[in-house]
Amino acid sequence: MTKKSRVPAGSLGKSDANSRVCLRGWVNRRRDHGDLVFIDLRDRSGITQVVFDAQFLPSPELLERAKELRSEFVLEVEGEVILREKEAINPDLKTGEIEVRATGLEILNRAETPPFPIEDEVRASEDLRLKYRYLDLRRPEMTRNFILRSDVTYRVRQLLHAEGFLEVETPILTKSTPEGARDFLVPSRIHRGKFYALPQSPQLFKQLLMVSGLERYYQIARCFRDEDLRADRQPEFTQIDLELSFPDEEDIYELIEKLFVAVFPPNGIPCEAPFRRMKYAEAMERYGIDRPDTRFGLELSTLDASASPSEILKKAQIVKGFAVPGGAGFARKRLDDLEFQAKNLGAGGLIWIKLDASLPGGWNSNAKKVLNEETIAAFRGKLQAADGSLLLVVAGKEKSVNDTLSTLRAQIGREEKLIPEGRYDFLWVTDFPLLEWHEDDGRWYATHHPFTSPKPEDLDYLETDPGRVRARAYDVVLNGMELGGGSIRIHRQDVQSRIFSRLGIGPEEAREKFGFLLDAFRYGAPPHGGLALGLDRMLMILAKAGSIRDVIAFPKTASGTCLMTESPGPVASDQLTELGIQIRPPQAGS
RNA sequence: GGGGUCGUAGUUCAGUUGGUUAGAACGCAGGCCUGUCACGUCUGAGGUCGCGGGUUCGAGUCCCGUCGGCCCCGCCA
Repeated sequence: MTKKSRVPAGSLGKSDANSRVCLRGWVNRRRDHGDLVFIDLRDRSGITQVVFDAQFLPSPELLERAKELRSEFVLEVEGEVILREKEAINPDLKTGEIEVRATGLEILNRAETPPFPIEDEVRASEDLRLKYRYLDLRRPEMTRNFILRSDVTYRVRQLLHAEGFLEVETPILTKSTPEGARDFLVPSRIHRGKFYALPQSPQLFKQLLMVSGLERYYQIARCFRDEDLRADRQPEFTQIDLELSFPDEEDIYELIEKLFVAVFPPNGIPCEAPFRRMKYAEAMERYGIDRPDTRFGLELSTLDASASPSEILKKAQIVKGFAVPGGAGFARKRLDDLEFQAKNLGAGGLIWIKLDASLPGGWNSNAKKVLNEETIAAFRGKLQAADGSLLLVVAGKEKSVNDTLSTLRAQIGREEKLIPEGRYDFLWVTDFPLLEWHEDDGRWYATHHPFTSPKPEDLDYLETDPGRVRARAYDVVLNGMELGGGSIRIHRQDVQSRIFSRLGIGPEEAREKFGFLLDAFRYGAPPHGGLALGLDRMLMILAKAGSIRDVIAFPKTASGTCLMTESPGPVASDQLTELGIQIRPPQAGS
């Protein structure tokens, strides 16, 4: 018996009329009219209506079998494609002009009633969807996300291959490194008491591949970070990771812009190169964040509070704010909520000022004591605020002021629907500081990572004024989301050692943790640099998904578990014994 | 670690001031139906109100604890 060749259900149309076809797929829905039974048959490509019509069936037994069909049964249907009568055409269905009149039916597998209906309009809660993920992925909108994901990685590989990049795999079992995120550890059986770490990124390996002379490397690389999750963060995620030898920043910008142009427009999102550029300092001043959403206004300004009657305001490290046009009409409850949030975000407080000509004095505020006419005038002038505006002002340390205002700005932008639909602002953020000071443990940390090259002209501030050293680092930002980042790396052993020492990593520790890298740099390391893109976040935007989970086939919950496999799970005690591991009960008070 | 929110039938939800037998829609099972496409129609089954404790004559409802989902802060070079 020869195998019948199968046709994708979603591909059928008028031009297939009168042809005999074989379909294989799932029962999406059944409509039983007695001697007439309709089945919507679904496969990856789409849906086609199959009709079992007593008038046309070769045997009555076939109708009996059609009546047995239930949701999600797996079928093979043979039949003839026929044009539907004009009145019977379904304009909502891609294949709605035709139907398949069945002449043969084989039930390949029966199915229990699924715990939730397989349809686009999600009615099931997310935990149920995650538990039965294989059913969730049957829903066409989810299937579509993975078709998209595959399309994107295909285009990326195609472009990078054409640009002379080699796809190279790097180890998943590797070495724990200081700095950065918490590592996932894997105990070694052979070397009792020692651990591998899963890579936070292939950073060091790709640099070593440059020393190897591969010149252009890329990888669609899984990365692991043992930190708490968010709507756009998973403990394992995928980066498009790349590195090249002898580049400058412009080479990287050009390459990534080319890559985005190859990926976004074919998937319906406009993307024009070259992208706008903004220096880190400007982004922080105008938006209070290093990944500004430039699709809407509400820009921040530093304000002059020198005329304030309040010492607190006058002595604050910085006073910044922004104006919400029309915001003078905000309800008191909403202002209280904003104030509550500001405090939760680490601000000492939030000053709101309503500019309303009909009020006595023309304004009102929750902080009249610290304000006077002169201060209001200064704020208002700087923010160019018209009557009817709401001013939101925060004073304090620069970091908390910026954190608070940038979050409030994003929130109000969303709530007031100031973000234009269909707009996509690609942006390079450049000139990051190389180092940042951490108050809690009183030391400098690498803003990007410890292998980022300082700007040569700033190198000598490294010892005298470390905060002033700028890095040859860049981020690519889309609509306020960091899609990726990278840098030109250090390729000289002496500069790398100076950075380590600035970070408080002494020669001994540097040798222990990164000896292989420092050794490699002694044998002719080319200048090199690269970038990594968050593939999942890119797909989130391309798929217009609300969560990173919708573009990852088998994601974890917010608490890092998998509801389908129930991982993480316990292991047998002899597995632990073999590894020399003993589980301690949680200590009281620890 | 902290804040917010949700948890009631297979699913999505409603459930008043604490009060009789916890409801609806969809789904499911059986019957009828030849042009449906969210088919229609008749009948029926289906509940550990997340879990544990407490208050009370009486708890889905109030209190305490706990578990789980989601969002945010911290964290994520």
